[in-house]
Amino acid sequence: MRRDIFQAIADPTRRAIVALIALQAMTPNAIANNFHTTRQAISKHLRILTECELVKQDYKGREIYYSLEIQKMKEIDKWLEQYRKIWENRFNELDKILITIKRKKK
Amino acid sequence: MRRDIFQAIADPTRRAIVALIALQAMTPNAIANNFHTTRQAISKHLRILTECELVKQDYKGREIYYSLEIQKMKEIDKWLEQYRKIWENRFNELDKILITIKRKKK
DNA sequence: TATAAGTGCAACTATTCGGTTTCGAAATTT
DNA sequence: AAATTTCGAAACCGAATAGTTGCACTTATA
Repeated sequence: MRRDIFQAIADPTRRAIVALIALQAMTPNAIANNFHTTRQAISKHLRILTECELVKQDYKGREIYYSLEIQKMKEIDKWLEQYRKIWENRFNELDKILITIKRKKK
Repeated sequence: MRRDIFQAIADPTRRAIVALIALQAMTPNAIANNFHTTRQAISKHLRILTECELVKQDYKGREIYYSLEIQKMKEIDKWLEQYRKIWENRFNELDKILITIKRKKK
């Protein structure tokens, strides 16, 4: 069973769940109320998100509150870092060209 | 056919392809040489990457060079932005606590 | 204590996905 | 012109996935 964060966020429903619980913890029922699907389907998504540690559970009596493990999101940011360098370089090169054009106009 | 960038980078082989062609354009054969799979399988991945515009094609005779559309990567960065704000806030709050502890020590 | 509410888990189904094999088209080389 | 190279597309297969339904467990409430 392959469970990594990239696979977890590939599903649009899971991205919506992540956005929903980013700021406040929610129970599966409360989350499911925001979607046109069953609670069990949401439960499955929550399981996947929990398995890759993107989401954590807090037991309160018979309710389970799910909340985002924001630290895990940094992994995506870390992966993106290598590409950020590339697009920033391209931007700088474009910048140089624009400066050269400006100079020529003077 | 659902083709978005998040689904595109969900597959580890596709992430590897992206990393491979990030700095230099490559042909399908050249790319496939880096993996333990057939050229056709790589070709399928390239098709998915092309369909979601993460990769572009340049025809040179009978060869097709694939290269990364670095601009598209910014979409992930943009999506990540809302969460970056959250983890930076958490960090700042931690910072405040640390400063408070330091003051008490004095 | 009996009932209701909140939840996870297993079984099942339809669909999607990653991969291989086979084929044909287009460009290059001999 | 014939053979070779580079490549995409279609057909097919096994595995994974998202969803539904049904059920059992735990906790709260009447």
